[in-house]
Amino acid sequence: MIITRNTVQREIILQTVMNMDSHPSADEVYEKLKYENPSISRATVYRNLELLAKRGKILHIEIPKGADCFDFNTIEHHHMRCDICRKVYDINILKIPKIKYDKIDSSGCIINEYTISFKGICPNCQK
Amino acid sequence: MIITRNTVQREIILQTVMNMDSHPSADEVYEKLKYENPSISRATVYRNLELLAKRGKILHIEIPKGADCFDFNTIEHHHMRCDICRKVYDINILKIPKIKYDKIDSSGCIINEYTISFKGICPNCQK
DNA sequence: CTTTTTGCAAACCCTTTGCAAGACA
DNA sequence: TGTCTTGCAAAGGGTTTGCAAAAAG
Repeated sequence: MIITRNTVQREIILQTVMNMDSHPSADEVYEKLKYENPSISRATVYRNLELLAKRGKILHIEIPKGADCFDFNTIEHHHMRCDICRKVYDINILKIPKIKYDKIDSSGCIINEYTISFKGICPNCQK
Repeated sequence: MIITRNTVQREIILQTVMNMDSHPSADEVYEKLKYENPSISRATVYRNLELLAKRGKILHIEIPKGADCFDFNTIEHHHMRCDICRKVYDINILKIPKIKYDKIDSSGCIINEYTISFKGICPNCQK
């Protein structure tokens, strides 16, 4: 069990994510909060987003070849990255069946998890 | 239709991938061929691997938060990245059902493709 | 002779790190 | 007080880019 302290910065970072519409990257969170809180450093933002995600307060979304982003909506859902503007969007594909696999693959690998990433074109960039 | 020329470098890069066991990253391909071909530059390797993948000669495997890698085996199969040594392994999970989705999601996004990435621990690192 | 490709080095993006100073419990 | 956490700046990994020179067709 890891003991963590409550810091002002941590709370501000969480609140900032909660108040951002979509799927901000760590840098976007930093850019947003630094106006009100110019003394918070980028490293602190990265560290705390990671920690908040580990605690389940927010979702950490891995973006292939792009900046990872974070989501206050922790209900499992899927994301698409626009190939043009590179932004991340929620998509509404429903009930993707869980992939079934043996925990130990016949290659000898232990498989712990998987992620699915969609790519496409967002409504804006279709115009 | 893109017109491409045949270059010595391109052929050497392809042959190098063909002769490497597993799933070399661009850098690993570069490191390997530079002994025999010290004049080929890293940028040329990156550019050509990309191009060869676009042409379907090799597979480009996207690795979340790691160096992408390439595979001479162009038959569709799945990969796992070891959380410890970070190497990429083929896994033998069979027949993952294709995810069904509408080309146009109800969010308005056009969905073009998706990738699935597995994570776990490789046989070596289990010891 | 035109256009693609190369090699080089620098730039780039995103993220992590070491460390001393500061804050929390 | 002990140890977590911060801010800073620098380093890191992987990849792309601009450009002039070289090669392909």
